[in-house]
Amino acid sequence: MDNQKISPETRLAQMIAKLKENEFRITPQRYAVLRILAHSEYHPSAESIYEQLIADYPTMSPATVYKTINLLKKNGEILELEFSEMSNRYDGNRPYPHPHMICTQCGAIVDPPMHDFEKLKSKMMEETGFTISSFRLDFFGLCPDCRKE
Amino acid sequence: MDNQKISPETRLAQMIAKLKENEFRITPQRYAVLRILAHSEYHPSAESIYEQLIADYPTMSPATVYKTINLLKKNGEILELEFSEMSNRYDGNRPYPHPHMICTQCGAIVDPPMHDFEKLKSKMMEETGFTISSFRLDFFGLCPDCRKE
DNA sequence: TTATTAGTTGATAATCATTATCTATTCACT
DNA sequence: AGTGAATAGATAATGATTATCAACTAATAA
Ligand SMILES: [Mn+2]
Ligand SMILES: [Mn+2]
Ligand SMILES: [Zn+2]
Ligand SMILES: [Zn+2]
Repeated sequence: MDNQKISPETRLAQMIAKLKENEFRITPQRYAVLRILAHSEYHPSAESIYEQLIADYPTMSPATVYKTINLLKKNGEILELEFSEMSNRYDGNRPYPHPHMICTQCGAIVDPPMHDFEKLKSKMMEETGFTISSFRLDFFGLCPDCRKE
Repeated sequence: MDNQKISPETRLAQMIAKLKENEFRITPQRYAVLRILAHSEYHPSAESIYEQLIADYPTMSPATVYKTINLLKKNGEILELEFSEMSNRYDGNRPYPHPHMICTQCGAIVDPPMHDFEKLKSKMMEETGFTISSFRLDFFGLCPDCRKE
């Protein structure tokens, strides 16, 4: 329903607007992290963001990347995919729960077309008595590239 | 389809049989961990298992609990629910992927009735080109108890 | 039975992603 | 320019899990 792709520039503007709205400063470091997130399709880790930035921002520290990610979390502008065996991954483009396809070989994470989970959620709520506020759905397997080998 | 509850005793016997089949020893420590897992409905953490055992087995160490869990993982007899913000949780009764309801207040994790995900999986495979071998589906919300407050 | 060998336990140290702490720097506003 | 709050970055701390290794146990052989 809301799964149409918006441009990285638009998304970047959205994130900046939200931070400004809540009176956070858009520092060069934050801007750089936000730009990476808005342009990423592959759900980067904090370390991956740091590595992309260290060339252009020699003083950038991992702590700042983590802090910016946490700021975006507090402002509802990023979706965190938690993992315990590997680093967490982030989606700055779709900061709401949605399914993911995760390649167990190369670690790629992509967004499949969003399907309707409302029916499933309602059924679960009825049958368990839970109030559902969020969900996490990951499919694990091999991406087309890794499949070839 | 295979979601009918079997007795803890039967489940315990199954796990023991699998380990013996693969020529692992059933030590008192392993037996104790398996028994807890077979009798648990609440998806315990490693620490929780350890705490339940330390009274009866004063020499039990957390390392042994972790080792037994990993042994069960290698033998396909336990499902690990990974978390990064809290300890991993384990289901020794249903060691195959299935959805979970997770209470964000008290940490309870329960198994809802299993629904058919084959259709959903097929659709995802067609549309993304992935080969899906596994999935993870968590619903987050408030359990009936926490809801009352 | 005793010896041999491999498997297992449990204490301890190591790992590693993430967070906390603290100081220097930058920014917003006077 | 001056003042106070926000931020950056270096560094230490955290905590669940894993690695290491010596002591113990069990299975088998001599
Ligand atoms: Mn995504
Ligand atoms: Mn379960
Ligand atoms: Zn792949
Ligand atoms: Zn609860």
